Amino acid sequence: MEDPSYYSLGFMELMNMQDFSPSIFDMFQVPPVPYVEPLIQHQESLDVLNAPATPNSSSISSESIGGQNNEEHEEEGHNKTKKENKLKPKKTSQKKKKEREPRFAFMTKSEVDHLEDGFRWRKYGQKAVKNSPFPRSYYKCTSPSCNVKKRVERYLNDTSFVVTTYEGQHTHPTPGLTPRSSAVCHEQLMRLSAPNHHQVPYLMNNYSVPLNFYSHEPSALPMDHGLLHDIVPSSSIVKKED
DNA sequence: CGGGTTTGACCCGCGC
DNA sequence: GCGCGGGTCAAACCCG
Repeated sequence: MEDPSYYSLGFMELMNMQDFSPSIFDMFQVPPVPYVEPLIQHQESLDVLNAPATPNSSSISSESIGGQNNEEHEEEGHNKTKKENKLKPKKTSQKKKKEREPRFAFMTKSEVDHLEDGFRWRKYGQKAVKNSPFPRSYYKCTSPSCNVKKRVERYLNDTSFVVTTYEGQHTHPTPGLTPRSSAVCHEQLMRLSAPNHHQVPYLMNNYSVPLNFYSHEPSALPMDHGLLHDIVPSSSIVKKED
């Protein structure tokens, strides 16, 4: 069932791989998250995992981590009749452009849509994607205090790739790990100058390609080859198509 | 029975 | 203002 392409480099195995460091990003021949930087800024401290509210985080909107809304929101909600409450005026005053949380997208060659990444996710929605026969799935981290979400969809130009977009930061270690091992893993990933989404690379493998989620274009395209070592550096990719 | 998934309705932002 | 598309909610359903 599981797709060997990603399963072969599953999360748990990465845990045991002492040297996945030169891995993925080196193969891209590009910085880990060149396109994400402007949005998420650098938070090289692991502290952000537990204390996301930094002065510099103003531009990255940490509202989710501390509580996406200052109001109810938590599913514990006192919604009596959802039908009625559905009309709740979410936030009428604070119309701010609803800053998005830092996001990180990448694509992975896999037959299965939902890739194991060490975290537990609950699917909360699925929508048909325009111009695509494949639906987009929405997941939330099941950890109570964690507001991380992720979207999973098929890459239009090559449906053998799954596009995974993470939004937010986990406020907890991966359930499948001991705090210690996960911390070690975090540290290694940081040394990779990995994206602040420490959890992301867990499931990135030889078939993974970081995406520029602003344009929904791959930072590095699989092109016809599909293999990463054949991937063109993102720096040479200005526009995928005209 | 509890937790996860499905699915239709609703909300909201954006472009026309 | 309206329609469309993306995102979310939550009841119903499913499954271990």
